[in-house]
Parts: sequence; structure tokens; C-alpha cells
Amino acid sequence: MMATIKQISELSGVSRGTVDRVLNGRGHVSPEKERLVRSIAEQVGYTPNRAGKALAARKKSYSICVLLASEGNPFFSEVIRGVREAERELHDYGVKVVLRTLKGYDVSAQVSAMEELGKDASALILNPINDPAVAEKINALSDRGVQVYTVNTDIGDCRRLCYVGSDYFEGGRIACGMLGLLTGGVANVGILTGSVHILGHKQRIDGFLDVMYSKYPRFRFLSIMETEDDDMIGFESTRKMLTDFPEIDTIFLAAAGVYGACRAVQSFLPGRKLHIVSFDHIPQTGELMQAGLIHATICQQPFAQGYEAVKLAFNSLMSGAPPQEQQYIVKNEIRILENL
Amino acid sequence: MMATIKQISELSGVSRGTVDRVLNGRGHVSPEKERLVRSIAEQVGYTPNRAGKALAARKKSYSICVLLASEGNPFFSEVIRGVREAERELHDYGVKVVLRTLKGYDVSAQVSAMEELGKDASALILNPINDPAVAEKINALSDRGVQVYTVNTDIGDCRRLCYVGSDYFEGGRIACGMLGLLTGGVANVGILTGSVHILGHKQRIDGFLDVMYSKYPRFRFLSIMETEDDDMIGFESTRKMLTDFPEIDTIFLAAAGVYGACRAVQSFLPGRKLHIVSFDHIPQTGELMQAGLIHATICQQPFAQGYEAVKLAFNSLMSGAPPQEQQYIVKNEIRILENL
DNA sequence: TTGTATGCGTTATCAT
DNA sequence: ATGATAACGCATACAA
Repeated sequence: MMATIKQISELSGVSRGTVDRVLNGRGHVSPEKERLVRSIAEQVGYTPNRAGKALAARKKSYSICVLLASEGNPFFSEVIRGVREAERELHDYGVKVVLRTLKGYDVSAQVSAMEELGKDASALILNPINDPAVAEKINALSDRGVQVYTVNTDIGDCRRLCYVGSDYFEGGRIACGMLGLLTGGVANVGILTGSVHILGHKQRIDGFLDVMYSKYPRFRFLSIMETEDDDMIGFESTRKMLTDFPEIDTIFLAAAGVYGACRAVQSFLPGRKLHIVSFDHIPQTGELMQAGLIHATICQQPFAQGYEAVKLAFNSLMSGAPPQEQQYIVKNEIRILENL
Repeated sequence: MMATIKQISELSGVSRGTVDRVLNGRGHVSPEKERLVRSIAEQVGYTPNRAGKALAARKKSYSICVLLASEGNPFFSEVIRGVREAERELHDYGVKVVLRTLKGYDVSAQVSAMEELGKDASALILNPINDPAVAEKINALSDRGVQVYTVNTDIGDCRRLCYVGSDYFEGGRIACGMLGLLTGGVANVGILTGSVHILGHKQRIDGFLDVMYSKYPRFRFLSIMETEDDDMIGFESTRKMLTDFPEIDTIFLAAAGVYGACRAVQSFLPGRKLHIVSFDHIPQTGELMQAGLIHATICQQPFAQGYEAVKLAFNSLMSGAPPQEQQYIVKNEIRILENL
């Protein structure tokens, strides 16, 4: 049976209150008693009991705020499901979860939403725009005692406690590995990314090229274009790419705009069998795979991203200590038609 | 803020004890009060608080026993890690986890270990041998009030509460889907299974053939042999298969014995590039992939199997109600060299 | 049948 | 600085 504060107090002959003060570093304890209690706690291997903690913490009622850009992106509906599931589980512990979504990627909108939510939040979870103003606001909130976590995308040069999301570089490596297997190692490759300026997208390209250059000498990289994460632009970019490089037989879809790109392939190269690998699972992914356009897609566990981010924040609030790791990396999952 | 028993008792003007009796169906309550309490509880949407429950339950100290066959199977080391992790998390709730491993698949050994562990267990988790004697013992324990769960492999015709493990049929389907992609849909296929008598192995074959017959008309299924989950036997079976059917260019490794089979391919068809898909992640999987022998392997989340089985048993013990679902199915994960 | 009291482990408050 | 005590939500032994 686990050691408790009560047992420690009995063993050391001091009151429970004093043991609590020592173990939680609240001060106002004489050095001798402090040493005594610490040594006894050490001996019996004391670990705080989560159920007791939770019960006592109910009076305080933490609030965890989640700020997600953007609305209308189907990827995030799964993230939100994860947030909700974590909320459900944490309900017992008196934790309030506040979700706020934003449309589009507007820096000032994000910053002001952060300010507003930060007013009364114990922790803030967001997918930050990679902009100095956002980093600055993160630091400001952190100084005010709000624990900040990033989810899905990270941001540098700031005091966020932990990033919860995928390893984009690895995702790109996997995409290339899959295309290597699908093509037998011989391919004329076109890449469609969201934006070369978005860090995650760039990292996927880097990962892809890393494997390509080291493992697939017979891959020829012909063209890269942007979709701006938009189906219409994706369609147009793909059309242009296929016109400029008709020999392309392999496409790496590193970001959103997947449906538009696939429609372009279907329209301008009907009957031609390209090899296509995409990212994430959008509503059209199933039919595109069924149609044999996309052969594999790589998912980044959106549900787990939302779920784990909230739980990480909660655990950190409960224990008083920040997370052990600076990153919580979710898996990149390879999906084909049979396990979509 | 969540409603509590105390609040319900105040709202309905009865004592906390009576509310408890109603909500937990302990009887000895007058019909009027019962109705009253139920309606109020309904209105406020009462849900028992897990932390409070856990704290109160500490006096009882449940014990969850885990019985795993077999020793020396690297697959199960991850399952055990999952069990240990769950144990760590549940330590706070006064739950004791007892792990017992067995060597090999001996029915009478398993049955007698079940009997022994069942003596003082609130729940028993095991990977059952598919034998009537085991099913019978499961029922006997169930009658004695021990909740029984199956993990990794299931068994029919008995009162186990829930199966935690993978969908073998789906795993087989995925394997065929991957080989379809790798081969471009044209292949001469040989299958190596563990034993045609082991349910999971058979289901994988069925899943494989399901996809093959419906989707890959140009797959030719030439031969199936057994490895008995053993590398030496796998080597020999593969050798014989490749001798009898030299045109085989694609191999589906549905069970253990993977290393032996691959060594046989390497020895007898040096330089030939076969397409091979296997299951699980054994210590040699990495090097076999590196060598280009195995192209993909399908994993069944062994850690999650151990972890979730224990947590399921715990939740069920805590809530007093059996699990909602009869099955907790973990994902089949496609792994290639880049995400192994 | 119904109500009351106590304890689980932790934390906060109030005395001393 | 230290100790005693109540409270969190639930379960239960005991009293009425």
C-alpha cells in the first residue's frame, strides 16, 4: 500500500499540515523538521495520491482554454473531438474547458483572442501562427502565470511549455518511403505544398527530399507548386504543373487542397495511373482512394492531438510541475483503402 | 459544476444515505422516495465523481490478475509494458496488479494457473488458448464473481466480459492491400501462416483472400504453409515453398517465424526482389527492412492491448457495470522503414 | 425504511 | 512555526 501524508506525519511525529508544507514547498517550516520530514518521505517513497489531490482541488476549479484557428478546416473537427473527450474525463476534477475557434490565420485576431482568453485561464492551448507578435503574447501570458501549450503547429523563440503534434519531417520521409515502394523506386515527381512559408509544410518537403536523395536515386524531382491549402488553387496549380511537366507520374500532396489537385489529375490525365500520396483524412479521401487516385494518405492523429494537449495541461496544473518533455509527438499513420 | 449526492439529498430532502441506496440500487427504499430521488438525479444530470469513488474504494483494494502465455515471445514484452503503465496509473486507486507469465501453450497449465490466480482476483485478464477447457474455466471463474477479459486473442462460447485486441480479419485485408500497391496488382503469392488452427491466423488469411478475390484478379495464390510460429520451421517451410513454386514473387507472412522465412528467401533466392509483408515488430524487423527483404509490416499496438485491458477491467470494477462493448479493437498500423 | 457518522488523501483555514 | 480541523464526493457501518 502506498504511503500517505498521514502516515508520514505519524512516523515523523509532526502534524499533517507540516508535512504538507514541506512536501509542497510552502515554507514556514523549521529546517530540522523539514529535513526530518523529507528523509522520512524519501524512505517510504511517498507519491501524492491523485484521487485525493483531485478531490481537494475541486474547490479551486481550473480553467483550460483552447484557441483554435481555423474554422472550416475539417482536420480540426477531430482535434476538437479530442478536446471534448478530455473535457469529459476531467469533468470529475472540477476542470472547465473553454473552446474558442477563429476563422483564418489573422495574427492580430489571434493575439487579441489570446489576450481575452488569458484573462481567466490557468492554461491556454493554441495552434499558433508563426509570427513574432504571437510569440511575444505567449511570453506575456506565461509571465502572468498562464501555462501555454502549442498544438498541431509549433512556434519558436517563446516560453510555451510543450508542443503537442506530429513530426512533420518524419511525415515527409514516410511519404517518400511509400512512394518509393509504390513506384518501385522509379518516378518523375511533382510536389504540391500548401505554402513554402509554413514551417510544417516546409519540414515535410525536407523530409521527403531527405529520403529521396539518400534512398531513391531514380526519383526525378521535377516541380513544386503551392495550393495555399485551397482546393481551387490546388486544382489550378496542379493543372499548370501537369501541363508544364507532362512526364510527371508521381505526386506528393504535402498539404491541403488535396481534392482540387486530384480533380485536376482526373480531368487532365484521364485514365493515366499516377502514384499519389497525400496527408490527412478529409471527407473526400475515401472516394479518391476508391477511385484509385490516391493510394495512401498519412494521418497525424488529430483526435490524440486535442486529447493529449488538454490532459497534458491538466496534469501539469495538478502536479504543479511543468511537463517533463518539451514535445509530445503523435504518430504519423499510414492509411490505405483497407484501413482508412 | 457537477451535481453531487449531497446536493441531490438537499434538493430532495432525504438523506445522503438514501440517495446512495437509490442510485446504486441497494434496495430498502420506499417507492415514493425512490421516484423522487431518481427524478431529481435525472434533472441535475448526476454522474458519480470518479475521484470520490476512487478514494472511498481504497479500503477495498481490488486486485487485477494478468495471465499471459507465452514467455519468450518478444511481442508480449510490449503488452507487459502496457500492463505496467496502467498499473502505475492505477496505483493511486488502491489497485493491485498481479502479472503471471507462462511458457508455451499448454492447456492444463493455463487452466491451473487460472484457478490459482482466480483465488483472490477481482478481475482476470488472459490470452486464452482456444480450447473448451479454458472456456469452461472462464465460466467457472465468472460464476465465482471474477470478471474475465481476453487480450490479444479471443475465445468463443464463454462469458468473458470483453476482448481487447486487434481485428485479425482487417489485418489480413490491409496486408493484401499493401501487397496490391507494392506489386501493381500482379503477383504470384505464397502465404506463410503460424497454424491454420489458430483462429487469429486463419482470420488474417480470410481477410487477405477477401481483398485478393474482390480487388486483385491478377493475384495468383499458389501455396500456403505453416511456420508454427517458429523460425526454424519457418525457414524450412519457406524453403520448400520456394522450391515447389519457384515463380512465387510475393509472400504474405501472417504470423511469427518471420526471421526464418526471410532467411530462407535470402538463401535460396539471393538477389531476387520479392515483395514481402509481415506482421508485428520483432527485433529483427528493422534489419530485414533495411535489407529490403520486408517492405511493410503490420503492427497491432501491443502496448495499447496491455494498457487498455487493465484500464477496462479497472473501470468496470469501479463502476460496478461491465464494459459497454464486448470488444475493444486496437488499430492495425502499417509500418515501413521510415516509421518503424 | 431512513438517517447519521466516519474515513479514504489532500489541501486550506483557522488557531495557537 | 506548528497543529488541529473541516472540506472535497462517495461508500458503508451503525443507529434509530
